[in-house]
Amino acid sequence: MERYNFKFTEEKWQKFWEENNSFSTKIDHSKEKFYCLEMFPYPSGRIHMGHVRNYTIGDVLARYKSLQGYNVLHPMGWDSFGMPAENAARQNNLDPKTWTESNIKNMKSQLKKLGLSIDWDREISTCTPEYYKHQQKFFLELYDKDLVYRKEQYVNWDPVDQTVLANEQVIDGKGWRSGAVVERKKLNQWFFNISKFSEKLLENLNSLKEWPNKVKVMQKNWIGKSFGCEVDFKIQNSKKIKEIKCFTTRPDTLFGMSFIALSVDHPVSELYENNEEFIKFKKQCSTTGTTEEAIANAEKLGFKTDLIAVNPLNENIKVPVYFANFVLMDYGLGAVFGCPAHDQRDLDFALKYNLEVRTVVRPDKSDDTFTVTDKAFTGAGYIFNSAFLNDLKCPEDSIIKTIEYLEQNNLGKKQINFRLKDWGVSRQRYWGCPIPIAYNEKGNPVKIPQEMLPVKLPEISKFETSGNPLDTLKDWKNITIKGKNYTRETDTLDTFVDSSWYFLRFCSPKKNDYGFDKDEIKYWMPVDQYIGGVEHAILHLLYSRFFMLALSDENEKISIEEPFKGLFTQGMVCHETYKSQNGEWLSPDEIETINGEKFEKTDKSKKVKVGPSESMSKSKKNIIDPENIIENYGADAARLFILSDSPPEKDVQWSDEGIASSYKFIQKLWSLNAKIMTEISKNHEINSSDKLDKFTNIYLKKMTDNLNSFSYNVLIAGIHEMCTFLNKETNNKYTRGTLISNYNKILITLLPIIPHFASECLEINQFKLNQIWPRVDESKLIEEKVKIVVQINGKKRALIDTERDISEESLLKVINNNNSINKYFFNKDPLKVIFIKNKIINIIV
RNA sequence: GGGCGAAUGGCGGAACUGGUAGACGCGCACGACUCAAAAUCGUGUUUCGCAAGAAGUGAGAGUUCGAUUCUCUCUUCGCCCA
Repeated sequence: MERYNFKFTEEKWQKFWEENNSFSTKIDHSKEKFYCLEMFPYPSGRIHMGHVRNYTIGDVLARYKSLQGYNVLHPMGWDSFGMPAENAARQNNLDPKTWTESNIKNMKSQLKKLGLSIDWDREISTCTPEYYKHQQKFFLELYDKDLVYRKEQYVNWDPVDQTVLANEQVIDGKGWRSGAVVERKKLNQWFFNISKFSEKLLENLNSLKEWPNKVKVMQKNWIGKSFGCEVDFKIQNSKKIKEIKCFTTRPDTLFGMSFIALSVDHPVSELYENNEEFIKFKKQCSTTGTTEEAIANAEKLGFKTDLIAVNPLNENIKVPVYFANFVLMDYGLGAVFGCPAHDQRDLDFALKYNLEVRTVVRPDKSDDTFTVTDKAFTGAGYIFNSAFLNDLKCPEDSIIKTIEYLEQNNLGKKQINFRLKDWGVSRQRYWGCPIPIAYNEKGNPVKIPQEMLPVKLPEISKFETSGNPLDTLKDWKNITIKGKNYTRETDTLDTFVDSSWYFLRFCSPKKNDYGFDKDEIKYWMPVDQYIGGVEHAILHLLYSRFFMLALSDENEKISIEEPFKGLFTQGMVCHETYKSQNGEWLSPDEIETINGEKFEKTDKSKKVKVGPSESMSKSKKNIIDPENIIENYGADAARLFILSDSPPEKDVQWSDEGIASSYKFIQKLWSLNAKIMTEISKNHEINSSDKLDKFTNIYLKKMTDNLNSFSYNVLIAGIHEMCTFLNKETNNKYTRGTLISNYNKILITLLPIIPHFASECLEINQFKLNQIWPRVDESKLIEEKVKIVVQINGKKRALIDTERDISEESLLKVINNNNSINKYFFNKDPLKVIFIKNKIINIIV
C-alpha cells in the first residue's frame, strides 16, 4: 500500500476548492445563516502558530456548520494600517504600502495552504481607499451626531522620533525605540464619545449569553460604574473661589476628612499660574506617567494652597487644600476629599504632610480602642466619631444616609460615575486612515465635503525625516474647498477604528456608496461566533460594540445593538525556551536532542539550558514556523495537532513529538481506509450490523456534542478510539452495505478537522462529496446489557453485567449469590441500600 | 490590595446534571518483524505491595450512602484591575 501523500492531496483539494468556489457565499433565505468570524490578522508577512490555532478553530466550526446545512459566512481580511509598516519602511527604505501589500500576498498564500474554508471573494484590507473611504463617512456621520469632538489632552511625546507614544511604548519613562526621555505634552486630539454609551455598554453585557464570563467581568470593570456623590465644599478665605465640588464614593467618611486634593489641571490652578513653586510642582507631576498604575505607585506629592475648605457636615472642621499628583482631571471632577483613616493613598499623603488621621469606621460597634495609625481601614464595619451617622452599618446604610442628608441640605447630590473615558482616536502618524477634516485660518475645523471623499493618503516613496510625513507634504496639506483655503488635519485614525466595523464590511465588501448594505446586514449580522485572542477582551470588543451602537443609534437602517452573539477566546501557543551556556536565546531549530539531552546543533559538546514553556515570541526565539510544519507534515497534521493536546481556550504546548504523532495518526487512518475498502470489496454476508451501527451512533453523538461545546481535544481522542475500534472490528466480516453506510458517516465527521484527507478518502471510496452531517439514531444508543457498579459501604467492590432495567430485588439476589462480592458483607444484614437504575448499587452494612 | 479562574500519573489532559478517577495522546518498558536499526504492529504503564489489598484528584475541614464535582478555610499559580 502506498503511503498517504499529503503534499499531492492537499494541493489537489485546495485547487479543487478554489476552482469550484466552494466557499463563496450569498444570501439564501431558505437557509439559516451562520456568521463565523476569526479576528483578522495584521499582515506582518508571515503567519505564526497563533494564527494557525485561531483559524483552525474557526475553520472547524465553519465547516461543521456548513455540513449541518447552514449558510455559512466565513470571510478573511487584513488589519493593514499601523505602526509596524512605518517602522519597517524606515528600516528598509521603502514605503509602507509596498511593504504591506507584499506581506498580504505572502500571508494569503500561507493561509491558503492551511486549507481554510474561506470566502476569499470577500477579502478586504483596511489600508485601501475602498475600505477607509467608508470609515471617513462614518467619522463625519458620528461628527454630525455629536459623537466626535476635539479637545486637548496629555500625550506621551517622544521628542526624538517626534511622535506620540502609546502607554505601553513608554518603558521606564523612555521611548521604546529612541530611548529619549518621554515628555507629557498637551495636544488637540479627536475623541469618540464612547462614554455616552457607558450605561448601555454595561447593561447589554447581560444579553451576551454566549460570551465567556471573564470577558464580561473585564469589560464591566473597565466601564467601572460607581455610585457616589458630588459634595460641595465652601472655601472660606478666597474671593475668587467660593466653592469646590468633589466626587466621592465614600461620602460616609466625611467626618474623617483632613484635606482636599486637586488635580494640577483643576480650574483652581489658574489662581497659581504665576506661582513659580506651583509651576515647578506641576512640571514634576508631568514626569510621572499617564497610566493609572504609574500614578498609584508613585510617591504621593502635594502642593499646599492657602485655601481653607469647610466640612459641609461640621462647620468646625476646616481643612487645607492641596494640589496632588495622584488626582487626575479625567476621573470624577478632578477633586477629592482626603480621609486618611480609610483610604491608603490618602493616608500616605497625610503621613507625609503631617495631617490629622481621624478614624470614623471601626470593624466592631463596641470596640472603643480601634484607631488607624499606619494602615488604612477599608473594610466593612460601623461608623463612629460622626455625629448623626454614628453606629450606622458601613458601607451599605451609612452611604445612603449621608447622601440623603447632603441632598436635603443642598450640600451635594447623588452621582453615578464611570471609569470609561472617551476614546482618543488621533494618531500623529502617516500609515492610517486620514481624518476627513480641514481647518480654516482661525484653526476651526470643517468637514471635508462628501464629494471630495475619500481623503486619500498621499503616496510617499520613503520616510526621510522623523515625525509624521503628512505634516511636511504641503501639496497635500493645503487644500481649497469652494474657493477658500484650508489646511488638512494631518493626524490619522487609531487602527482600532479600522477593526471596529470590519465585520459589517464583510457582509457587503464591494458596496461602493456606503460602508454596508442594510439587507445584507439584516441577513448576516450579528456574528454568530467570533473567535480570537483574549488580549482583545477589552478594547477591540468594546470599541466594536460602541460602533454598533453609534451606527444604529438614530439610524433605522439596522437595529442590531450587539455585533458578536458568541465569543470564544482561544489560548496561546507555547514552546519550551532554550538558552546557550553563555545565556543567549536559542531557537528550536538550533537544538539537537541526543539521548534525551539537548545540545547546540553547530557544536554538539555544548549543552543547552531548557527553560519553561512560554508563549512563542521573537524575543525568546521559541518560534516554530507554520510554513515549515506544513511543508514537512502537511496542513491536516498541523490542524490536527494544534487542536489535539489542550482545550482550545487554554494554552497549548507545541512539541515535535506531538506534531509527529499527528502525522503518524493520519498515516494510520490511511491504512484503516485501505483496510476497510478491502473488506467492502469482499462483500461478506455473515455478521449482524448491530455492533457497528451502535458504535457509529455513539461516536456520532460524541463528535456532535464535542463540536458544539468546543471540546476539540476530546473530539480528537474520540477519533483515535474510532480508529482503534474499526481496525479490530472490521475483521468481523460485515456486509458491504453495513460497512459503507457506517464508514461513510464516520468519514464525514473528519471533514471539519482534516478536510484534505477526508475529502480524498470520500473520493477514492466513491462516496458523495457533498453530504450533510449525519443524524444520530437515538434508538441505537440504548444498551440492552449494562454494567452496574457494586459498592459496599461506598467502596467499589465489583462490576457486574446485567440486562437493562434490572430491579433492585433481582440485583440483590445476584449479588448475594456471588461469592466474590458477598464476602464483603458475609453474616451482616444490610442497613440501607441505595440503588440507581442501570448505574450503581451501594449496600451499607 | 480587589475581582475572576485554575490545581488530577513522569508530561498534556479526560470524567454528562454528585455515581467505575486517570479516556485519548506523549513518554517509558517489554514483545513481534529485522542480520541490525528506523518505521510499523502488539502488550503494559497512578502509587505502595510478590499477592490479597490499601492509599489516591494542591492542603485541611464540612454536607452526603457516595465528592475531582457542592460549601468553608488555607497554599500556590495564571489573568484582569489597581
